[in-house]
Amino acid sequence: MLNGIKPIAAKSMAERVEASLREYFAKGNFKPGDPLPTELELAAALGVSRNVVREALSRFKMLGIIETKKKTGMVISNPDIVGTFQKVLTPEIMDEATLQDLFELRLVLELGIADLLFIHKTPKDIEELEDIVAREVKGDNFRINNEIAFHGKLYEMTGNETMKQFQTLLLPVFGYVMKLENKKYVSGEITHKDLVRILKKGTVQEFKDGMASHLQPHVDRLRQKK
Amino acid sequence: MLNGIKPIAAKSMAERVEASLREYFAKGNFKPGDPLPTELELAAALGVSRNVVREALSRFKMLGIIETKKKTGMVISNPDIVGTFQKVLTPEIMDEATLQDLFELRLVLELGIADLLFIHKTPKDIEELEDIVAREVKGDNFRINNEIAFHGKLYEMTGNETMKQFQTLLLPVFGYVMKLENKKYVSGEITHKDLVRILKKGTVQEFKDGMASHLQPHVDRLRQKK
DNA sequence: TTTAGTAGTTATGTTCTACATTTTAAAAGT
DNA sequence: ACTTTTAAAATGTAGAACATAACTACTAAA
Repeated sequence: MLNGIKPIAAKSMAERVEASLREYFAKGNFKPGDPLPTELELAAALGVSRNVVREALSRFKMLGIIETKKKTGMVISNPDIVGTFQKVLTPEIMDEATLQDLFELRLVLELGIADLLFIHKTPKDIEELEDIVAREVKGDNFRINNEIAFHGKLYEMTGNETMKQFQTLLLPVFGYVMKLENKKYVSGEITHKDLVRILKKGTVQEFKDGMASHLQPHVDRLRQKK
Repeated sequence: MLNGIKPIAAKSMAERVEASLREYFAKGNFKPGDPLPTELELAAALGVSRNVVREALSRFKMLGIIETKKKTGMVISNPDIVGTFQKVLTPEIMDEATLQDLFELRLVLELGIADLLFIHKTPKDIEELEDIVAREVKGDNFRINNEIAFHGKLYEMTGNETMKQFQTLLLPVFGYVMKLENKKYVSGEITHKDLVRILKKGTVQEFKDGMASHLQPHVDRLRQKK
């Protein structure tokens, strides 16, 4: 008969202080540049040692949510989203299931990216893509670096900064999964060159179909795996 | 003529220790569950105080990269990717451009999700979707909660845990953007009900087209905005 | 009057010590 | 052989002390 019994406060002080501060930040309507109380004041207000407060603050510093200068104190700042992501996405540490998840995530992104591309594409973008494809033909095909250059450029073209940064984050994961499963990179019937041609003169729908065909082998592998 | 001049080591000890540990983790080929040296040993090896080590470790704890138990010590574990994202994505702090970026990201995800859905769908999933749609018709249409239930279920169906968590993360952003721009939720010609029907009896291609149509108003808005 | 320099103050950065807490493992007792 | 007790080893927390950097104000020299 232990229903309803829950641990009082299983979490560590640092964790609780982190939560408190997060709430404090949210409710305080802070803008970047706004000053914060000193460590000592926070410690006193929260009833914990300065040490614990510093551990919590250290976390926010890592996320780029606060910045510190001696004597001046601490101020709120803009969090570094991508930098933070990079810190978590260490392929060496993640288990295979998570890597697989991220691989699928990347696949989904590329399958759905067509509309954004056609909204934002410029002649200059097309030129760059053509350059990339030209280099591919000269060198050896299907190399992972070509993949990175080509698909990376696509993400960049979306004009969406977050998505672009996302791509750079997902790249190592992509390579990792490829290395694990196939030892080499595969491509569908539609090549990069074809995709560029469609992007230049074709329609959105044609590009969607083209990209689907290009990525088909990967999707097929998922289907088999299931 | 100050080119090439850079600060010697502006970073704090905690930051440097964090970097060292990250390198140590990467090179050590650690798998989840592998034990780590004690705080004292790390402090000694790095030549810093235990306090600094603890601040760095605290950061890894927040990211879910390490877990600690008393006496047992610390072990490597699977980083909590989405949880970390949530910690950085405090809407109060994000600027509007980032919110817009995330909105587009969500759009792209849903436009590219079709293949995964058809790979993983089960009769039970379809039933649940039909239930959700049925409740929609009874209540008022186009409510944001219906959107959440419906699209959320789609993410869940992918069988991709990371993607599913991503959805819950992106939801508030979606609502935020909606509130900012339209004050109400809009839908294309294809309704949720139509989508469920296609998912049940149609083809992947039909579903792709259907989803594109369903989300068309949003894509159009992006096009205008540009 | 302006400038340079100097001292003092304050908040973060770092170290050290001590003790609490929890959990494992050994030791002791039945 | 089994249970209980005790000890240890690791993290968790606290507090004090000093180092360091940066801002302030005052002072002295040009």
